[in-house]
Amino acid sequence: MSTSPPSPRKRRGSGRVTLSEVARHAGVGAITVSRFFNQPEQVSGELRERIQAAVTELGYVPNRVAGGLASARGRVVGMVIPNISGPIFAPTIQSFSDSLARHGYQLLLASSYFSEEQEESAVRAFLGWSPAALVVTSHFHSAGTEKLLAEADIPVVEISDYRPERAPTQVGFLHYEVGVSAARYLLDKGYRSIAFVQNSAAGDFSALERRDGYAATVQAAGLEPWVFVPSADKAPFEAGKQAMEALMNRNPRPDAIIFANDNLAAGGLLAGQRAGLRIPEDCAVVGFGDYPFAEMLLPSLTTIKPPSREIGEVAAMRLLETFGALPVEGEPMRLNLLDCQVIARESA
Amino acid sequence: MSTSPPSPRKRRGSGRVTLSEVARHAGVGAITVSRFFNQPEQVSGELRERIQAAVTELGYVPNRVAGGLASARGRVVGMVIPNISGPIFAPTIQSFSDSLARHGYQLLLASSYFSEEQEESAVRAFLGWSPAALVVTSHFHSAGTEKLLAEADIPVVEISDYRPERAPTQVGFLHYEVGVSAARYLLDKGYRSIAFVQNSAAGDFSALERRDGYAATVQAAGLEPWVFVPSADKAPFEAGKQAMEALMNRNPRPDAIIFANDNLAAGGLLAGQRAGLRIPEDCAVVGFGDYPFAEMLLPSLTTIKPPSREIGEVAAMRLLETFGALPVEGEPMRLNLLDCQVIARESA
DNA sequence: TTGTAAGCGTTATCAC
DNA sequence: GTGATAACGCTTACAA
Repeated sequence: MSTSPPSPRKRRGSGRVTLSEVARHAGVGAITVSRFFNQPEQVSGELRERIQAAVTELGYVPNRVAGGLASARGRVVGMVIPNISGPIFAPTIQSFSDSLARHGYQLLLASSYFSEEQEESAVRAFLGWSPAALVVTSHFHSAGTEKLLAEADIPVVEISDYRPERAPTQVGFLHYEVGVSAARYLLDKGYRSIAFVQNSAAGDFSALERRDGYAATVQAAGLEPWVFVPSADKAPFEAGKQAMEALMNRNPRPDAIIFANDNLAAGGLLAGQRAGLRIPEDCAVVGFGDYPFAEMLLPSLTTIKPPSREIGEVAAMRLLETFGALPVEGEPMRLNLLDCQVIARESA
Repeated sequence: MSTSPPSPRKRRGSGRVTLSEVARHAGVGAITVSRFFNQPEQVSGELRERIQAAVTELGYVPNRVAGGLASARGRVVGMVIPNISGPIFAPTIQSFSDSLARHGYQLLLASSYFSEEQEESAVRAFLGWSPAALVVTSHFHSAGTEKLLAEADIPVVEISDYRPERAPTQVGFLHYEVGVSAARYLLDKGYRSIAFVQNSAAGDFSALERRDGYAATVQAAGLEPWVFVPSADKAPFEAGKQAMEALMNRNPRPDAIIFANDNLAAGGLLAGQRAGLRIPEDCAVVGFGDYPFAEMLLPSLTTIKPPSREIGEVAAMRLLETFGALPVEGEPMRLNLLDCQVIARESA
């Protein structure tokens, strides 16, 4: 009476309500409760009600870890992105996460800072969670990452870049076309002396493709490409200022400038303004990214808007299709080329 | 000879290399390989080498799902945040994720859009993954969420808000003090007629606390608080314009305006500029948030910078301490009050 | 320091 | 449509 019996539990245990407890409570087998969650249509109406009641009463939360172990595939998707807080990728993450969550999948997130090594380490860590799929950025990975991805035998999506010749599902746009669009927009407006300001940050290969698109378009119009390269050590905003100051002192000077991104363009805009330049009359300015501040500048910034949000949505959609959570119309779509949009404002 | 033996595997299997295979390869027991990863100091040097060789050769990736099930606690941390892509939270997520990753923990992320319902659903989903800890935003949760958190029996951190009276670990700052700082900054500069422009978005309770801090400070200086409330339907940028236009038509008009956030302030700045107002001579402007564009405006925007990045770092640090991954100096720290910083630029 | 045995909570398999 | 049973790959408990 006084001696409390030794705890019968031989080991640990999360202390949480389990599937079996729900089953006992509802007077059914454990597997039926499992089906109730995963293939409800295979459970009769009567049992469904009893199970639902037990679930609610006990406050049961399915253990995804156990489920993942048993089925060798969990309801998580890993995403490795260069950085989380940048204006380009943040909307992608947001929409991707939301789309997944709507269908019961969770997002595992890590950033690579454009380092192949960090990317590989993130991919390796994610694989330990038996993810249902993996999302990586761009097509440039270390050999180790490629090997891990190939051996993982799960759907892989590459976003924010577009290389039709590569095997994984692709969701993205063509940076080259961004350069083409920007140049064409200015040519159509009658500008004839169009310069391009490169990104000061090394390793931004996408920006180089935009430059190439610009150069080809200008050349096709019988004009000379004119590329300005800022000092490598400058922050984008400062680099933009430097570029604008330098270009305005040339003779002749350009009548329009395409900046590799909106940060550079903002610096250019400000430098021009401080120098008493009228924009766009004296010199038009076009950026890339449609960062949130683009409409807040004076003059507001004409820029090219990448389909950031759309990329996340489409990537999620393709994956959910392969999971069977979303119906597939016709053939599964491996290549998803999305459009960028010229946002015409005051600066050009 | 011609009949291939039936697959001996009775069931599925991820096909991946397992701990036991590594153990067999290294000629040790499985548990020793487990220790090699979790308490390497308990494994002799010789075995360590053999195990390391086997791990490398086989390309073993630990199965976190199995580990999580066995230990009832996984190396993931769930974070629920109002939105991923906003300028305030993005740096927090970034630094939190990075800090965790450095110690082998992964981030599960979901957004709530300020909806208690969505928050609860995210917390419930995360609990299914046996997270090592959970991070939620602010102190305002549904009863269901509170119950889930209480019963989960894992460390919980509330960020971006600071309510010393609440039980969970807190990491954040005081919005009230932001209002105080802004008002004091302007008072010190000699401004005497200081208005405050509220956020147009309903439900931004933090902004109201900033307003209260402003009001109390101005009042303590013997001046009259002056609060402008923009139309509720306007986007922040437009609401800022509206506020500036309205206030400049008053007689007398304010000589300084504190905006509830930088988006509003940017709108105000632009409206003032278009109206030919000299800023800060005719009217000073202060914002909140130090959004990336603040330094790109003309005049550049004086604002208060919240410790977004620091919040993520400190939250991660506190959790890693409780996990034992980080040494604790003295008492575990439950309350972490961080400072905001006045970023003095041209507009005030 | 190392190993053996058991079990974590779920789902795949197969039988009814 | 429903259930019994055996994995899934790892870690805790305990023993040597």
